[in-house]
Amino acid sequence: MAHTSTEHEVLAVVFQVRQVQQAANKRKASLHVLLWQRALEPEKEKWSLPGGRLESDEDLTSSVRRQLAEKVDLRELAHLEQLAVFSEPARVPGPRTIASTFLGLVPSPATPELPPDTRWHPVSTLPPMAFDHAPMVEHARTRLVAKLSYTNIGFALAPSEFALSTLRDIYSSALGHPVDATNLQRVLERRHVITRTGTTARSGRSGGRPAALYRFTDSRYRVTDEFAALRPPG
Amino acid sequence: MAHTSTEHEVLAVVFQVRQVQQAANKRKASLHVLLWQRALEPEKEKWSLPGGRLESDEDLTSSVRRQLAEKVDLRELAHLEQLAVFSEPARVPGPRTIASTFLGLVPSPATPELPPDTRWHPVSTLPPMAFDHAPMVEHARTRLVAKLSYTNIGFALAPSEFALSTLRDIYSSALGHPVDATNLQRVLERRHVITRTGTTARSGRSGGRPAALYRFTDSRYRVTDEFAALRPPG
DNA sequence: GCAAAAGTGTTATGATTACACCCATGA
DNA sequence: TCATGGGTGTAATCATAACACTTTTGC
Repeated sequence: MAHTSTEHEVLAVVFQVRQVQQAANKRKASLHVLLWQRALEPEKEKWSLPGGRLESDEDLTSSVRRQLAEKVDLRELAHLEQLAVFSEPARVPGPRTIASTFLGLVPSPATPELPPDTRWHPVSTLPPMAFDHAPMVEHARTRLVAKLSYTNIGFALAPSEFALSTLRDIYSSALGHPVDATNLQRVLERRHVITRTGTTARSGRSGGRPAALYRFTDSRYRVTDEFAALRPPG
Repeated sequence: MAHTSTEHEVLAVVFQVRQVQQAANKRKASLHVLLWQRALEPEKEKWSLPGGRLESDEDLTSSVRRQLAEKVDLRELAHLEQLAVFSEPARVPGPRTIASTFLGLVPSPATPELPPDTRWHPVSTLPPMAFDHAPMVEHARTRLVAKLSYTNIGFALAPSEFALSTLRDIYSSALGHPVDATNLQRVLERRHVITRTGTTARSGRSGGRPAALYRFTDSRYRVTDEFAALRPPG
């Protein structure tokens, strides 16, 4: 029987909604993924998901946490969840390696320090990706979009306190379509996903009514409404 | 570094909706899962999911198919899909073993021949289960329920042609709550998930209008409505 | 006062559940 | 003709999207 060694690796798709300088004084939020650029063959110069080999005394989740902590400062990781397994025998050169992918989320204002080979990339314009890492990002994004509808997973992308317009930008970037702040508020309040703090933000340089601040009621992953759906407009 | 060998196994949660003799002449459909009883330690006498060790030249899906074919005659498997990975280091005794679980579905009328140690069990009353196999069944059931709402996955549980009342029984058993045949028809027809064959069944011994026959439009897994939901009554 | 941003109220839409009523068949 | 199961039509419910309008601030 052909039972030679099989390696097992974990790979994390870590997302964050980040502000991007558009024009002179226009900033726009968009969903980014954390990638590092390979310095060596194989797939030199291409971009990879963070992760690495699973050790024998750790489960998958511990392994991802360890590897993310090694490569990047990701103590700010607010959510980590197992996704699919990629098991095609020839998916990477060398010994046969099975990959378990994870979805990781970093809250919006956090700016963890990154090693020089590591960078945030907008998911809408991915650089050349190593191996089968591109479909992994795609898959993770699909799961994130689905879960934003029926869970409180937004807590892991948002600041601890936020105005509704901020939350709208986060949801809209992650979902990939415009979101109405008004309706978002009512949907999330009805489900007790967000709560008013009672305080308000100060209004910006150009005036405007000060925004009420909210926080997520739970900062632990929870299914809030099994059948909910945030639909795109139109 | 503690990189001793790590085994990898695949385990399949195979479901089928089966008729069960209730009272004298009452039959009731309910969701069953395929299990085999362990003859040896560890966990002797307890019931296990079918599966086994992953070989180095196969991907996970091929491995499940092979192992199911070895243990039980499951050429009738209409759907097979990867679920979660269970990776706790001590989840089974002996060498560290990671388990990838699969969801398998067998259409309703099929009655594949089973080895003597293997049997269908109602998911509502599981026997004593080996290792961590009970939560695996639970997880698979949750996924099945979710997917019945927004995909055409019912095709893998239903006969090739069926009356709507039959389909209602299948959905209702799998979902775990009553389903209205009338509404099921309209929901699935609107999405073009099922199609009328044009033929009708003969009415039963106690009369009744002959039922129109339907079939699933596609017999390949497909997401039919991203945002759909079959809700329980009440 | 005016522009800008936030928040409220209300309506429209669409999918799904609920249910009363009509239809076709066998004994 | 009656019981039995099948099918149609229609109303009720509910969640969400859409949008006009009011409120509060800075300049």
